[in-house]
Amino acid sequence: MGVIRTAHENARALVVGEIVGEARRQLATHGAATLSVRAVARELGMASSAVYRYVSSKDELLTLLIVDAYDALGETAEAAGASASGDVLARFRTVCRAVRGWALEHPHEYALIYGSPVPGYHAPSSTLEPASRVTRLLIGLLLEAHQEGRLGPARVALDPASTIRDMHRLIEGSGLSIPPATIAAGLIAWALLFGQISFEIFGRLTDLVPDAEALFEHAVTTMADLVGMTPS
Amino acid sequence: MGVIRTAHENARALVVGEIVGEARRQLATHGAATLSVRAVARELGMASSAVYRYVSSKDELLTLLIVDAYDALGETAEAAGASASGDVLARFRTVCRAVRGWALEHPHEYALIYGSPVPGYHAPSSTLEPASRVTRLLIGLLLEAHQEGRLGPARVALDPASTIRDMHRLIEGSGLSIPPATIAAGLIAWALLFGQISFEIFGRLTDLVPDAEALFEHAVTTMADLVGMTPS
DNA sequence: TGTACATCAGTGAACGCGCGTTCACTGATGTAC
DNA sequence: TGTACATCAGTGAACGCGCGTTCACTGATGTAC
Repeated sequence: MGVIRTAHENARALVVGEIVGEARRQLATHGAATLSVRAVARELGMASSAVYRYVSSKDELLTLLIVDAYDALGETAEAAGASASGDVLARFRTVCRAVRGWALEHPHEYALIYGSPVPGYHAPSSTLEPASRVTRLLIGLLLEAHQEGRLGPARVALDPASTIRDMHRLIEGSGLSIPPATIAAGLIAWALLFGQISFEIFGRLTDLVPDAEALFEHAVTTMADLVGMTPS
Repeated sequence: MGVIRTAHENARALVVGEIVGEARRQLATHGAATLSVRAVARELGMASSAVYRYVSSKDELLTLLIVDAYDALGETAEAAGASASGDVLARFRTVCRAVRGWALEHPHEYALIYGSPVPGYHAPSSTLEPASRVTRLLIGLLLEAHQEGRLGPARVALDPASTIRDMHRLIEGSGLSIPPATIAAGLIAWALLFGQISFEIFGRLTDLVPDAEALFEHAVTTMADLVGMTPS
C-alpha cells in the first residue's frame, strides 16, 4: 500500500497511536498485570467498545506494546551507537550503557520484554524482528571489531561437539565471518548484559551494591574481555 | 513456643501446607498472574472464605509461595553440593547445574522469584533469609576455594573508588576474608548464572541454541574463570 | 471417667468491583457521480 | 459545484464472568474440672 494513505487510514493510524501511547503510560505507572482495555478507553475519554475498532483484542494491544518497547530500546541503543566517538570497544561500551539507561528509565517496559513472559500470551511473529534489534546491533559491533582485526581469541574453549555444531549453524544462518568460539562467548556476554541489568532493575542489588553503575561498568569490561575485544 | 504444639496447631499447620501445596500446583500449571484464592479453595473442596482462617490475604499466600520456592531451590542446590564428589570447582559446577535443573523443572516458580517482580506486591522481610540461601551456598564455595589456596586472582580489575568501597563494605558486613576484586567478580558471575538460566527459561535461546545445556556448561566455566577458581 | 464449656474450623450468602467482548444503533465524513 | 450514498468512527447498554474479602452462623473438637 506504500506511504500514501486515505484520510481514513491516516485518522486510524493516529488513534491507534494514541491508544498505544496511553497503554504505555499505564504500563509505566501500574505495571503490565493491571493493563486493561477499559482503563485505556476511560483515560482516553472514549467508550471501551470503541477501542475494538482499532485493536482486535487485549492480546493484540499487548503485542503492540511489546513491539513498541523493543523499538524504543532498539532506537535508543542504535542512536547511542551512531553518535558515539572512539573505537569499536568505546562504542560497544556506549551501547551497553544506553541499554541499561533505557531499562532504568522504563523498568516496566523492560520487564515486559526481558522479564518473565506474560502467562497465556504467545508472542506472534511480528515481535521477532523488533526483538532482535539490539542483538543485531551488538553482533554488528562484533563483526566490525573482527574486520578491523581488533578481536583476539575468545575466552571460551569450545568443548562438546554439539556446541561447535550449534555455533556453526548460527554462523551459516547469518553469514557472519566470526569464529565459533567468539559466537559462543558473544552469547554468554549477551546473557551477562541482561542478567546484570535485570538484577539491578528487579532490585537484587539494592542494599548490596550502592553504586550499581560502577559494577555495571565492570560487567561490560568482562563482556568485552569474554569476546576478545581489545582496546585502541 | 518450640516444637511442641497443641492438636489445633498441628491441624492448622497441616491445612496451611495443603493450601500452599495446591497454590503451588496452580502456579506450576497456569502461572502467577492467574493465581486466585477462590480457585485454590475450589480445588481443595472448601469454601473460599475458609482459606481466610489460614491465610490473611492473597498477598500473604503469595509470600508463602515465594518463601516456598526459595526454600525448594535452596534445598535442591544444597543437597547437590553436599552429595557432590570432587574438588571445590567440581562442586561449584554441580551446584550451578542443580540450580538450572530446578529452574527447568519449575519454570513458573523460577519466574516468581527470579523474573519480573509482581506489581503491587512488596516482599516482606520474611522472604529475605530464604532468598539468600543459594547465594550463601555459592559464597561458601568461594570461601572454601580461597582457604584451600585454589583461588587465583579474579579477572576483574577494580577501578572506581566507589566499587572498592562497596566491596569492602560487603566484606566487612559478612566477615569474609576474600579479596575485594574477587567479590566483584563473584557478583558478576552471579548475574551471569541467573542471566543465562533466565534466557533459557524465558525462551530467548529457543531456535537459536539447540543444546542449551552445553552452552550453560560453557557459561559455568566462564563463571569459575571470572572468580579465579582453578581446577584440581 | 463423664460432663460443661470455650475454642475454632468451616459454611454460604452477600457486597462491590472491574474485566473482555458483543451488538444494534447513530451520526459524521469522504467519495463518486 | 451539489447531491446521494457508502463507509466507518463512536456510543451505550448488556452479557457473563471471576475476583477478594467480610460476616453472622453452625457444629465439631479438645480441654478443664
